[in-house]
Amino acid sequence: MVNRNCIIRLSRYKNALFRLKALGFMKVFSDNLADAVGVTAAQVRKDFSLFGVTGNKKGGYLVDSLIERLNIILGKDSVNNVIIIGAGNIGTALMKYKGFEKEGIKIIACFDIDPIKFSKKADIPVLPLENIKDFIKNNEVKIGIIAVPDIAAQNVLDILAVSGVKGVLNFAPIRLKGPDDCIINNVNLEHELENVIYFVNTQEKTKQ
Amino acid sequence: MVNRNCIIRLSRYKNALFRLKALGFMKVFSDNLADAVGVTAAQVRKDFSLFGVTGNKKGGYLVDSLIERLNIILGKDSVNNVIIIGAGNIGTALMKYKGFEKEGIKIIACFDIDPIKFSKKADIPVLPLENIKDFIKNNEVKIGIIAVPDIAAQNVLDILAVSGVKGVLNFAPIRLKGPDDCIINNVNLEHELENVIYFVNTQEKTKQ
DNA sequence: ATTTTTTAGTGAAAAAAATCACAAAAATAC
DNA sequence: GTATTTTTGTGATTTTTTTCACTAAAAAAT
Repeated sequence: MVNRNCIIRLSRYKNALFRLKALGFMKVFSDNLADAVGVTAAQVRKDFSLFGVTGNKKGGYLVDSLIERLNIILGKDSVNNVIIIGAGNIGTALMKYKGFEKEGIKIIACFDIDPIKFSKKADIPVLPLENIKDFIKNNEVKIGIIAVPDIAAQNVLDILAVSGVKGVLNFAPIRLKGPDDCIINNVNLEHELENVIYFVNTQEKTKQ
Repeated sequence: MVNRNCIIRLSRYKNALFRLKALGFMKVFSDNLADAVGVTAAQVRKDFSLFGVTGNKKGGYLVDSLIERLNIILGKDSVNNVIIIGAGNIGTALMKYKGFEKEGIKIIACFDIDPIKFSKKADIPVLPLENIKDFIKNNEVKIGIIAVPDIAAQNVLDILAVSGVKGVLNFAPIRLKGPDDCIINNVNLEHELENVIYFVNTQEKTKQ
């Protein structure tokens, strides 16, 4: 089983490839990618070799086919319907966020408990949470984004897991416990910022 | 120099400690924390030992003093003034987000180029980007959050770095290059979600 | 007072991840 | 046609991170 960090790097390579393609590159070498992503060339090649992704000696990798290959590995060749739970600050921002669409990730609905938030006719409808179970089953939703307050998050996860969701991106600042076959990734904005603060402070101290 | 993951774990321990405290715990054992955070008890103790954080044999750790200790390590004992650049979806959500305040992180201003976004009298003012350099210097801002489109991000980073910002949390989906004494942490929402998708797909395949 | 139990702290060991370094292949140069 | 250059692919090595396992201390029980 491959490492989370390795998969994140694959996403980054893909990202870099799109930019290199936009710049007119038809082929790239491992050190171009390494440079674009901030890793070593050996790391790039090692990552690729784990998935049997091959290039051409002295010829590097063809940008288009490498993108295609990475998309298949990352599961982007099929449609990924995603729902958001929580139409607060974060949930709303994610609904409006254009980045997902660009990457072929489709947010198909949002759910909330507050009737004021409902907008059933919108492009991405905001629906009552009580309908979520049926919605997940009818639409075969496999991925959910939890953007509710921490106090509600575990309950939401339980509903998602029971309804058949297999992967969750959790923005609530709390560790959620779900069944083994449901992957949970956490994005904790406080911790990310705290991390920056720590390293800034540490650097300042060591300088003196 | 300690590891980024280790520091993230410290943040998680602190987080868990607050919750345990709210539940009435006065002291905790390494395995309580381990359980709350999803690591092993040995990992907890090892992390602490790296920073000289000690408890009591058979007595565990006192919740209050452990929180205090972690806050000092994480640099939360002094004020952390932070600015956001970009008053779009993400930037606005972050401005409204209550999580930072709870953690003693103060968002003191936001900057944008679009005059429609300006609101100089608001609680967290949205100011013209052209004023950012002076603002950073006058307020001794050390930390910034980049929430502008990828195309503008490198330019914003350059301005921040020149003005004296030492740490950046970057939401733009692009790798930024800054001076060595400026720490850059990236939050790439697409990649986080892509990661979930990958592991969901992988799990489904291995089951068959 | 002594024994038992529990849990921290930490070197040693194991596992995981990253880097090195080099053979082999392909393109180019001569 | 041969030599040279460049770059991949990967086994071996190194480094990093995590886990193990045991000592020692403190509390509780006898």
